[in-house]
Amino acid sequence: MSPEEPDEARSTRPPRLSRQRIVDAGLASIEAHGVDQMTMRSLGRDLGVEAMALYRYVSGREDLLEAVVESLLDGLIKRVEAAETTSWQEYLQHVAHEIRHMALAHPTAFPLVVSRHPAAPWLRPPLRDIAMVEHLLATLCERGFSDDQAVDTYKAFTSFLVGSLLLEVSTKTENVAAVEEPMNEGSADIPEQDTVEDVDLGQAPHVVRMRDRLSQDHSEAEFETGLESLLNRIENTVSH
Amino acid sequence: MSPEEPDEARSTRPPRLSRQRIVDAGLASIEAHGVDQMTMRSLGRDLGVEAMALYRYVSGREDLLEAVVESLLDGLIKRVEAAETTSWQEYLQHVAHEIRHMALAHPTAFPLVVSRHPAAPWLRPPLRDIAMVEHLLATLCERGFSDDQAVDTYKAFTSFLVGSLLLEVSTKTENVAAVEEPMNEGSADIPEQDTVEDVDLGQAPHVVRMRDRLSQDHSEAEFETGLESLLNRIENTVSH
DNA sequence: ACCTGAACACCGTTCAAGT
DNA sequence: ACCTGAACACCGTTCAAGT
Repeated sequence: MSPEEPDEARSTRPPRLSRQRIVDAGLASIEAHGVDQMTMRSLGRDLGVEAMALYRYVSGREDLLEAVVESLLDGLIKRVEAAETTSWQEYLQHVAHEIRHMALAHPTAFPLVVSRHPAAPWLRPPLRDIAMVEHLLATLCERGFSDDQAVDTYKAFTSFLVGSLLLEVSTKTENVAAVEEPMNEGSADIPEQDTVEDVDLGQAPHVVRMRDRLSQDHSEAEFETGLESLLNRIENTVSH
Repeated sequence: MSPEEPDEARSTRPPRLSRQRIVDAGLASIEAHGVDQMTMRSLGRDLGVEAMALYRYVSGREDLLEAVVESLLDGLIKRVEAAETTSWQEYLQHVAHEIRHMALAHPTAFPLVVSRHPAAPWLRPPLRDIAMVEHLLATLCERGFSDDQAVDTYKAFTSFLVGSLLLEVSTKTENVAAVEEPMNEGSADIPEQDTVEDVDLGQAPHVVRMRDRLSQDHSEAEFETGLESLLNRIENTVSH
């Protein structure tokens, strides 16, 4: 915190614009207020600059969102390599946990990783960059997978990750950009109904009885169980 | 096609506005040009009316999108009941196939079913309305599931559907609203590179070798395999 | 070199006014 | 009752102009 620092750490007037700073601010804004609220103009405001200045570093809003998605996958390969896993099971488990960690750290941005079209049609979210796919396929082949088995595993693995994690983060964000309830212009003698809770629930005794259970969060255990089941299934096809 | 018809089937000037007609036109527009292009103003144009007229029938764009999602699940319960399945395996299989059919019929709209926040936090896409969840839980309990087992099955089943179908329709839409490639202002002596194909691919020998395999579509078989595996897994926990 | 001001072509939405 | 015109407060994006 020496005053000699080129006002790098000053919060009043940030140092200078750069693609990295814009992407970081974009991600922060998304997590704070939701994707829709992350606007070129609001992002400019966050960075103490007019919106038009951003176009020196990103070619548009779409490019920025793409860069945010890429930044979420940044460093994944390095961390996976550092783990030095010895079996393919251990390898896939490590990748799965890394991705889950990322998703939980950025629950609002994670759906972008899934829903934005990857660069090539054969890339599957959330493992949607070539380097990561290469690493995964190479590792599986090293461990004795045939090409077909490696590709099938890539597809099943990505489907599992998307299904588990998208629904898990969905319960965790719930509504980052709060939605106002619009008044329904119905007759005034019907009393307010807070949400769905009282509306259809009379016709749904099982839902009522299991509502607590439905709300309970066992997502970690479910993730682990599903992952093990997937690995077992792969194991059976690979040693048939 | 008798001229006595109250110009119901005329294409030149459609009969009258109604919520149903708006929702149908909205879905059609989404499938034709993508969600972003489905704008209140363009939808008015499609219906031969000013955008402001729509607000008599939908409270806003969000309400319209919500109604489109609901319309996609319409009739699902009735069709499932009509099938009169005898085992819970057959039941879940039938539901799964119905949902897959819907997803493939509306590949551009299906991501909305997944990504929009359901009415209650314990509802999980794509089985996101109470009546459907009630039906599923009731059926499983009839077949001998405990409450816990029914809820666990609901969660695993929805995760499976989301993961499989979201990635399947993703490969099938690819870019409904075509994205223009922005010129990169780099030096002119570097020749054009069509897409990712040539960029990083030098460093990715496994990807190159398996590229055809990665592009091949076996989604139906993968869906069936994954579904059977899931049912087996449930079967094991239910008869432990 | 880096940022700004002004402008353009869009949005969603409200509301008084028309028929 | 049903739709329209005009208006408001926003967007993303371009481009000449400032420093």
